[in-house]
Amino acid sequence: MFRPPRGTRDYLPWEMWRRNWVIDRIREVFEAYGYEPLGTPAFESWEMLKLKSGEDIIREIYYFKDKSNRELGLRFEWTASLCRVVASHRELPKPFKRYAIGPVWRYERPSEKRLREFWQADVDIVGVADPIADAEVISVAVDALKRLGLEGFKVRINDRRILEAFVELLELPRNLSLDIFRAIDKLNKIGVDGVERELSKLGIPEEKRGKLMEMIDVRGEPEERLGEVEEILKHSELGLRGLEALRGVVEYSGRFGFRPHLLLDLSLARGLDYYTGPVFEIYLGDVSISIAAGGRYDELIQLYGGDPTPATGISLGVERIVATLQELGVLDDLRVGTEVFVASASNSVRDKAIEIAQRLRRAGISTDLDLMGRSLSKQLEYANRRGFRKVVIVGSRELEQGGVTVRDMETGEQRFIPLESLLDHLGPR
RNA sequence: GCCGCUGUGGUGUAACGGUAGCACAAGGGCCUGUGGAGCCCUUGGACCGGGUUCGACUCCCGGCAGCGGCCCCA
Repeated sequence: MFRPPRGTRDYLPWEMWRRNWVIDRIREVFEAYGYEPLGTPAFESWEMLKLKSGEDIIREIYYFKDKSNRELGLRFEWTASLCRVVASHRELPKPFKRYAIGPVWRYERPSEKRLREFWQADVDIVGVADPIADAEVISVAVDALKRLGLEGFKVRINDRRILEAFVELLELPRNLSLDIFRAIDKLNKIGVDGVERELSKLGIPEEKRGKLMEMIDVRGEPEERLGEVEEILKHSELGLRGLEALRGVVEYSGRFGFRPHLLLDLSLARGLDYYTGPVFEIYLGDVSISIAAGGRYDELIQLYGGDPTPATGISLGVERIVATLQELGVLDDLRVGTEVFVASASNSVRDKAIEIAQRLRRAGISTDLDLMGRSLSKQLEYANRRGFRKVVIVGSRELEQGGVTVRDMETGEQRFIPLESLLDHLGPR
């Protein structure tokens, strides 16, 4: 028997209905905020994909050659393709707000919360340097999660420039800053001692390690904590700019309405190399697994050959969100699946059953009918197991009176319905 | 990519170096005009390849896949 390749999986209908429901809600929120869909290919040129990435990411890109020996790779997130499009379509009005929802691929070790093929739902704003854009993309993500019925999540924020300022102030080697950031980023996962160990592996002397740990160990209500940070950063222009951006995000968060979810965390770094300003990450409970993350990348579009253009964005991890919703039971009562089942009481009325099913279908009512020639009790058993809410029983007795029996599968209640009012009775969804 | 643990019908499991059993699911019957229960029948299995052995699902090796850790990340 064949199995899906490593790190991929099948989604059977019961799960796919729920998944699609989640994706539809996310898309609704994206569109409610005025983001527009943009379509880009699943595979891009290898050159383009690796342009902005460090070694670690490049290693995780699915790479292949086509029959003409072109070097290609599967997209591992949405940002590269967006930058390519923006760089080559200067006519796009600014701000350019686009969304994209679909699979991305990463060659890494799979586990339950990490697949090699997974969906990202991504929004980005291109052309706005002000933190209002960062605040808005956070707000979209927050509202999408709320729309799905999630509540107790937190949005951790930081600014890359603050971390860079720390490196600067402590006179740590600049070429190590990404490695240092990654080490810092693990604080929540491996603790202070763990991070210190990582830093010492990088050759950071003990005294500086201690100072750095102190600097990044700021976590909590943004308003309260930002003051403390200013004191540390007062001699760093870069750091102060980061601080100002964060202040902006915090301020706008009140207006956008996600202030209660906001948490300043100076140990948040995010792995991706290209962030230049605010970075953010949304998680729920388990701190090591984020369900959404993003940040500002003001230098990326020019890297792809476009005009220098500020940009910021956020990605939601669809599988992780679905898994979370399932764990919380949010999806249990979801009404999904086909609405109506048309059952035939006998073979002689089958043609009539087809006719009725077609009428319902053309009226937009999702309708199934018996294709197996089963007995009525088998049809009802089937309809019950499949979760149909209404069964239309077509039988010669009712047809003689010009109608059918409609059975409510939840209550068991049955009513005779004249054919001409069947559509009204079942109604559109 | 590295290290560790695991791999029995579709799913969940049992026993055993010598005939692979159970439950659920699926299809059917009891029941050709009424579902959720019950009883009965049917279909269907040792991840793959090699080795040890009279004999391997069982032991050994390799691959593949899953899980956990590292790395990285939604």
